[in-house]
Amino acid sequence: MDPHLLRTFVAVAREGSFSAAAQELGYTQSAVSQQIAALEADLGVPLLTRRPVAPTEAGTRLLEHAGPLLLRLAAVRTELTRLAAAPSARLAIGLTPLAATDRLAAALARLRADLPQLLVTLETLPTARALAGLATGELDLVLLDGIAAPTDPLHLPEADQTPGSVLMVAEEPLLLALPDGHPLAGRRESGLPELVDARWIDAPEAAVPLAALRAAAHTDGFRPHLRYQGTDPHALTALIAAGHGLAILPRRAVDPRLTGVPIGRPRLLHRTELRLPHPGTPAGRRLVELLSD
Amino acid sequence: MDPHLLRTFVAVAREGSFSAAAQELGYTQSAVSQQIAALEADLGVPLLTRRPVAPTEAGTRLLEHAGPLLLRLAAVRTELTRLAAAPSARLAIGLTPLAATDRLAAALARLRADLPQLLVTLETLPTARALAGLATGELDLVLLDGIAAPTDPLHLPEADQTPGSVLMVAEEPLLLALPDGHPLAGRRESGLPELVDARWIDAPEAAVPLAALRAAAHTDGFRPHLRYQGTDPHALTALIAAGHGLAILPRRAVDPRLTGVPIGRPRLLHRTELRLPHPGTPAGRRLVELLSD
DNA sequence: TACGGTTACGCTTTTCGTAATTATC
DNA sequence: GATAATTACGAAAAGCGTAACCGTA
Repeated sequence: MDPHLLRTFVAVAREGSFSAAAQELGYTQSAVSQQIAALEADLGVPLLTRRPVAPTEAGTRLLEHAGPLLLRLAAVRTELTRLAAAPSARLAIGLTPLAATDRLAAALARLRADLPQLLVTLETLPTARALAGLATGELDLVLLDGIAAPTDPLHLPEADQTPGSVLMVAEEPLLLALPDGHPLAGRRESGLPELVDARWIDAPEAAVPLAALRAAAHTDGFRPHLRYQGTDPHALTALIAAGHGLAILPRRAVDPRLTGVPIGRPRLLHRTELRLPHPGTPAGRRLVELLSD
Repeated sequence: MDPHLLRTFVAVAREGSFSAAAQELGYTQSAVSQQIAALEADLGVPLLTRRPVAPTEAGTRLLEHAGPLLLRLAAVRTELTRLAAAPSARLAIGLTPLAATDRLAAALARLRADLPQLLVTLETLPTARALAGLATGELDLVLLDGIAAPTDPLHLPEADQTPGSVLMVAEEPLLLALPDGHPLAGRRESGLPELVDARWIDAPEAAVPLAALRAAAHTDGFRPHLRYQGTDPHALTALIAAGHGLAILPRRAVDPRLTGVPIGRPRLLHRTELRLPHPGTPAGRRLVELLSD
């Protein structure tokens, strides 16, 4: 199970074509065919159907493992490279859409004082991409957000890839965002279970994703009636205000034109967490120190 | 970063010798030398010092990743092999020392009725070995125990290796086990933080490991005054009764000769969890069904 | 000097590309 | 019949073992 073979298998499965994968990876179609054949021979199972090219049952299982495996492989490589390489004067930061950036911004200002010619890059991206960025070394630092029980760290899919420091940056209450006239708007607080069958807007990049609620509440409810793919908080506010459905947001992100009802019963918080991989960059480590004060 | 090279590197680091690793893996000393050289060339960093043979800083980092990586690689292989192979009439179960086995025993009895000629094997082993056994296919099913917040699953080191089913088998209160005359014995309950600096017995195989308490309480207290390596509950009871120190146990495991004070404040429970890898064996799946009723 | 890791060298195996072949839509 | 995967084959590279070669206790 050479990583090389794994990589081409993933590419073929993603592209749905041997030739497309070959082009993508800089091989000939023949080489890819041979690699897949080698992998299937090694594992003793067909991994792909041909015409159309699609993963078999076994192939699907392998795909579930291949991603994390390749990511971790990349993570080791960056880790060791960083250990040896000259410290760079760059700090590439990845942010998930709802990450609380106040303390980060303040700390960055102080970091500027220490390292005037540091090039700081900020980029907003989904959680999975942020973790992948850490692994490949494209990012030096990420700020992730999600929901968690009071003192617990975030529960990330495919986590503990990159051992490193985890620093809690912010914890704030979760609010149910409602249009002003809504029947629930008068409530002092609301429990999550009673909201399972409400009319929900799934806005994975502008509010707490419904999938995260399902995971936290151990249920398969919270089904979306409307999905908003964008990141614009105003657009989401408008949708909620117009009565298209509800969403759950960290307090800070609830527009004043809406009513926010605290979520009570399962004690859950919106948590923002900084992750600095091992060993990190000098600027990253310094930033963590500044944030720890 | 061929898994082959990784495996060799791990062996060399563990043995502290190229020749010993070569013998262990069935290579010549020369081949091992070349493999390590290739790995170092690939990563661009020396991984081992020679004479004496010991991991460098970079080598240590690589070792931290190599274990999980190889384990996961093994897990995929078993998973795919199981998918293809004929269903075996074997059920190898791994148990961690404090796993609650009542429901398992009952379910096994009912399983016997369905599958009279099934060979069931039970084996007690540490958590890490149990997870490794699942990965390699030596075990079909494991019962793990640990401490966790009320509805949360166990937080395992190097977890989510093997995607599969997780079934909660038992949750029971944690008790502080005390000798009868102890000052704390009169208390109705006790909080964990106030116990950080007590006189502790670390009995990782006969009680909740102190390391688990440290992790759960986010502290580096709970330092052992005495360590008991065995698994015998009577021996531990004798040590506690003789005043050598305290230990925390699931309620069921506290000997009647001792006083058990419930742990209050951080709401923690002793949890026993069954893990069945994907796709598992037929007998394993049947057992999970029986346990789910 | 001896023990143990490295290097040189040759053989074998693997791997890839070109090109001919086959199979499916 | 065209598109796309497979197979055949030769060239290049990688991997391992034997054996000669250091470098350190």
